[in-house]
Amino acid sequence: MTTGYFPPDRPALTVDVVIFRLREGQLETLLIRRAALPYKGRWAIPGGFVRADESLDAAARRELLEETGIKDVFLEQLYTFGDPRRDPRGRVVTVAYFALITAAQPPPHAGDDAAEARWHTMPSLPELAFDHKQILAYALRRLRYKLEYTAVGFELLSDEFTLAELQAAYEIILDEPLDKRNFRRRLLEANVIEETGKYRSGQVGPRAQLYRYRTDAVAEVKARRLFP
Amino acid sequence: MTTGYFPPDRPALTVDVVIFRLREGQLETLLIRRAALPYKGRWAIPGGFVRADESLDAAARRELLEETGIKDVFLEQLYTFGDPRRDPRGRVVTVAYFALITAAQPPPHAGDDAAEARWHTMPSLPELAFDHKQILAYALRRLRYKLEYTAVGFELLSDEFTLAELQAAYEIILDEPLDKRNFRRRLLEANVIEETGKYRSGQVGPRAQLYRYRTDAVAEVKARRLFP
DNA sequence: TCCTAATAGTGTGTATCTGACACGATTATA
DNA sequence: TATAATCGTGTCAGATACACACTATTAGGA
Repeated sequence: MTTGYFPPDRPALTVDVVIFRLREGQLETLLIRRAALPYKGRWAIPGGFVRADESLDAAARRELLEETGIKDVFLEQLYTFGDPRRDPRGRVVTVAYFALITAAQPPPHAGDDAAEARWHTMPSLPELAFDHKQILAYALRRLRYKLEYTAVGFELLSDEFTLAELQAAYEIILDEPLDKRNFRRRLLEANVIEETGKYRSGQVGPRAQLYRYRTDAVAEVKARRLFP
Repeated sequence: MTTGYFPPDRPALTVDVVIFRLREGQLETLLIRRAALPYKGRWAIPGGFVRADESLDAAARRELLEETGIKDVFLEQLYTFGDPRRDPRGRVVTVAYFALITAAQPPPHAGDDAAEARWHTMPSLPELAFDHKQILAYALRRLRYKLEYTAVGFELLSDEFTLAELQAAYEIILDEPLDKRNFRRRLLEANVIEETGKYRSGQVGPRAQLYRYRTDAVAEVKARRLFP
């Protein structure tokens, strides 16, 4: 384990950040179109090299900021992909992250290395560069998994939301209908949300109560399965 | 996302493999005593540099083989640790793995870079080098977690085992007593083990039926929580 | 050979949790 | 003012989880 010897030929190290959001009833992910070879013109997950003095988390957060202009969002390490042939230019190991953001965020702006940045609707995506198809599939699996066991769904909604909005989010991601009464019961019993006292009106029908996520309840929820 | 520019100063990349086994009613992990600076004389998780042409999994498997002489065991990527100051020599990013092996394996032999290799009983461990305490804590958490949700417990036992042995393994790792009748019922209902028709005798008392893990049932189990 | 002590194996009843299911009240809009 | 959408609410039946104790078997020692 890390002897006195230090290897001269080291792999390059990147972070790639799969960014998800929910918009108009669809799950979307941000992709950039590559401006340079290899895979020039292909869509890819945003990412970039880890700098010498920054942690992996910091690198991921920086990439996210550069690509979308946003910060302070849910960001979690996903998996590290290191197949020796995953990049035709040479050895590049990438630490994949995934981020969840709300739809009410500024539009993405393409960075130097991207010809274009655009939101794509899951799961129908264009061909991706490198092994990014695999990385995205892994991220989606993890998102679904986390949604069932933790309260991560809130990260995709704005601070205040109605139970109908939350249920819709779960249904979109899990891709199955949920019973309204059971959904409400479970979520309220899980004690992770609280009423704000405010209402959302504007749509046809009665006003909907707005809820917010109880930040002090995070740890508690992670322990129990939310939707068995 | 990996532009045409390739950074000159790259972090070194290692894999560290947390190895667990169960022996005499205790959970043990293999540590090596460092022969070189930094942290010379301190205990550390076995690991080493990733070679230019090998995948991360291959590197982890190689390290495991070098340290313990064994192969074909459960091995899974854990997390990648990349704090810029985790190694005093410079930037070293490590991809941590964890492995589960059976107690009936050849003894470890110290590699070039290790003065000594020894099994240590969890959770009382000596001071560790680098951020290895954190890595080990993470590995233990993951082991417990996986045990509750998947059938990974078998990886720590020999091919054929009694239900009492299996229950003991679960109790050691989860660090709580389990009800014998409920344990047996759940495990049999989960359909992940099958009788071998053979018996283990020798101890005082009736002979115990030997079971084996049904490899064709892996996927199925992973889906449902084993011990809710 | 017999006695003792350890271990294997087995079932039930109760409490809790899960899942299916329908309707009246409210409000924006036409 | 009529219409259509949406909010919010409770019960019951079936499934699941948990607590719990005894008999039969065998090794080993008296």
